[in-house]
Amino acid sequence: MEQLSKSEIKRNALIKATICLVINNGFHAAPMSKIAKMANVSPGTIYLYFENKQDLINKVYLEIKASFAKHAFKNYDPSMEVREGFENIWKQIADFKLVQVEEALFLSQCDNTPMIDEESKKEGIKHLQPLIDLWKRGQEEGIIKECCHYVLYAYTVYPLAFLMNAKQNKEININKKYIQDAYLLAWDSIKQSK
Amino acid sequence: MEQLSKSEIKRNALIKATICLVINNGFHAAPMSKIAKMANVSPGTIYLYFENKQDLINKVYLEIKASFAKHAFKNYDPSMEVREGFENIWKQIADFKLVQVEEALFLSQCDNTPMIDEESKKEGIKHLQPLIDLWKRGQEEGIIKECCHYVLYAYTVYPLAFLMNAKQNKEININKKYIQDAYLLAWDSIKQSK
Amino acid sequence: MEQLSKSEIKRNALIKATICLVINNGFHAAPMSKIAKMANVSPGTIYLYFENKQDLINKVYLEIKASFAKHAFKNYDPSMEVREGFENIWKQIADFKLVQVEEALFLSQCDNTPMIDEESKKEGIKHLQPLIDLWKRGQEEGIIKECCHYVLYAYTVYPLAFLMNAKQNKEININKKYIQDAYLLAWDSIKQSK
Amino acid sequence: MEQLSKSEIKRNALIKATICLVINNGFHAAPMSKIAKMANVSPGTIYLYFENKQDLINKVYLEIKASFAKHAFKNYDPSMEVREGFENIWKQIADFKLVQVEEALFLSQCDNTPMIDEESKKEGIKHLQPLIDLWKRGQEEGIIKECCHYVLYAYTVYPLAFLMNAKQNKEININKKYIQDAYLLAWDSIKQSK
DNA sequence: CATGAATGAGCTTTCATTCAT
DNA sequence: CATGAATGAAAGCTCATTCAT
Repeated sequence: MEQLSKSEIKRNALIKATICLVINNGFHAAPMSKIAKMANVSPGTIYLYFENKQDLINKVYLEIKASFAKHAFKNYDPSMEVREGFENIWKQIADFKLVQVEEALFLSQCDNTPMIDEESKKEGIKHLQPLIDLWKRGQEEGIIKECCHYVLYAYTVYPLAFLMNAKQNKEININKKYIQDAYLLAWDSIKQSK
Repeated sequence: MEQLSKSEIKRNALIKATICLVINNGFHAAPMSKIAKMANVSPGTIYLYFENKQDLINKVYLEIKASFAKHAFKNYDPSMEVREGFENIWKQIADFKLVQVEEALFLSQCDNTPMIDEESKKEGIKHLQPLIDLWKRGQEEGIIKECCHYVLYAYTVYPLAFLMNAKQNKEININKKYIQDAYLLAWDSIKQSK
Repeated sequence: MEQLSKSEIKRNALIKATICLVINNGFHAAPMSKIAKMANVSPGTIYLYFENKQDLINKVYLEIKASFAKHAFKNYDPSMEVREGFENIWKQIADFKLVQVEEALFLSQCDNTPMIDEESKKEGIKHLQPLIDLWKRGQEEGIIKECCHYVLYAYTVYPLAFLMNAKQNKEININKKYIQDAYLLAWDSIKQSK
Repeated sequence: MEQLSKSEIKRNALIKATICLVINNGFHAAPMSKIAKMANVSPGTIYLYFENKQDLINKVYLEIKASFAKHAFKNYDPSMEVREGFENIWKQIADFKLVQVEEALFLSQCDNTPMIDEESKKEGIKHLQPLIDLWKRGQEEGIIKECCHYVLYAYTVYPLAFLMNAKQNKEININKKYIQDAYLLAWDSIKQSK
């Protein structure tokens, strides 16, 4: 297990606090002073780790995106068949959103809001390259519909954000079967019908 | 054409300004003073039409939702067949999101953010009842998958928000064929496979 | 009974509303808009009767002072003996403070606060001349202590404001005997002891 | 002499500024910005020491009340005889009102106005307990009239506020003899006549 | 590295006053 | 006379950021 320095502990606490406050109150009600307090740190200390509030938010976003991608492709191997690979990745993504709830909610807010720099958003998208490559392969093999990857993403990964929000609001309850059902919709939407 | 009173004109200008500033800068960077300026109105005047900032945001949200629903079901008739009815509604929704871009972006921000009161959100959801009824009918007829309507919504309507965001960022270009393709994914995802 | 014109009715309603709001909330929480609403009048209308808020407050003060003086000397006759005259005036003043509670509370606030123009305050004091004359006579006759009338006022009339405040706060209950007791303290304090 | 920390100096400056502005302009014309400026402090700084304007006013009131009581009973000893004790306390109170003019004027405004929380007012009254105890003793010994202590206060301490206001407005001039005369009125009013 | 008191620009909101009707 | 929508200056208060310690 990796040993965290005091600095890293503080930095992580700040990130955790930022996520927590933003998802519960929104960016506009997540002042630096509260973030500091929740992280058991002085307001001034934040500025030792981040340039300013915007930088803090951007960094949190990028680190979650990285962690998200890591999780998504943990079990994936480019040698897998397209359908198998897709299911593998999709279920890892679903798992991330169900386990790392707060992080996922944070991403959802960032992705539908102008709170993140355009540049950081672009940076964040890069992490998904393996999935895009997989889709390209699937299209070449005639297995996946000939749509741009924005459409493919919109109909497979993006819906999970909606379900996660609904779960958070106690409107639905998600179990294994639910996930499997949702997976089938995702696959049915993008697979090439004969 | 309906005649608008001076009051209505001002109120509409305020709503328009709110939408514009929120979608471009986010809630946290849409101060009342800017909203007033953009609506060519004094800051104090806002408070003749809305109780406070939260009330303003809630009201804007609810009015857009209502207008959204009106557009969605404009051509729909419950006597239509399920597939036809669904295509009809879905394409009207897509149309709304492409034509009323700002309104749609505003809704997207509201729905993924804690900036709207829980109560107002609940109120806003009611408008979709005809679509939910249609799905129920489709499920009874064995045409649509047996998923809860949250899933159906997540895979048919919600993806449009993602595409609309991408279009706004000039990442994709949406034309008639694009819409038709997207529609097919939506339908394929929820239709009962034989 | 005198017939009031519509104008006089409105003006009176405004004065009544001003008194009511100021004594309950204080000058700082008695906005013109509330005064107007309570008087069933438009905010703009206030400015037909009074120059501005300061003028309104000054006028209310002066009118209450005049009404106060009228009441105080209603039964007084300069031909009365000093002690009898004093008791007569003092009890009328006490009566005013107990019956015209709101007006009395308003005066108390004005007299201990810089909310009234210096000029209006001076104007208001003039009304008490008969009492001062009585005191002077009492001093010449050796019945009343040789103090300036500020002291005499401070120990006879001013204490009533304190008792009235206490009564208003339900800290004490004032009946006939209470008044008689208080009168005795007033008289004992200023009467020349042999 | 006690050493004040920087914080205490600032806090005191704020209290001093509040008193000064309120007694000269009234609560309604003592904005936080002016208070800050007069205390040589930034507006935001006030909120490091006080929750809000109401809290500031309440705290100022309570601290003056405490200082007032300390002064009033500085030389008093419960073993004193009733008359001696009363004179002692009364003269200390008079001294406070003549020396700590601003503080006394502030109290006078607070006590005749709804600008202080009911709770803080109650808190402030407690400080006078020794005087009330003294009166009770005096009544048991048949030296002081059998009135409730509100009446006793109204005729002994409360009149000083009136005289102090008059002095402030240059209407009277107060010297030692004046105080002695006033004291006699106070005592004559409450002492039991044989 | 870390603190946290202090800042002051800027926020939301109020309110005395005006003026077209 | 009377209205009340509209104003905009100014109120109370917040918060990202700095800097002496």
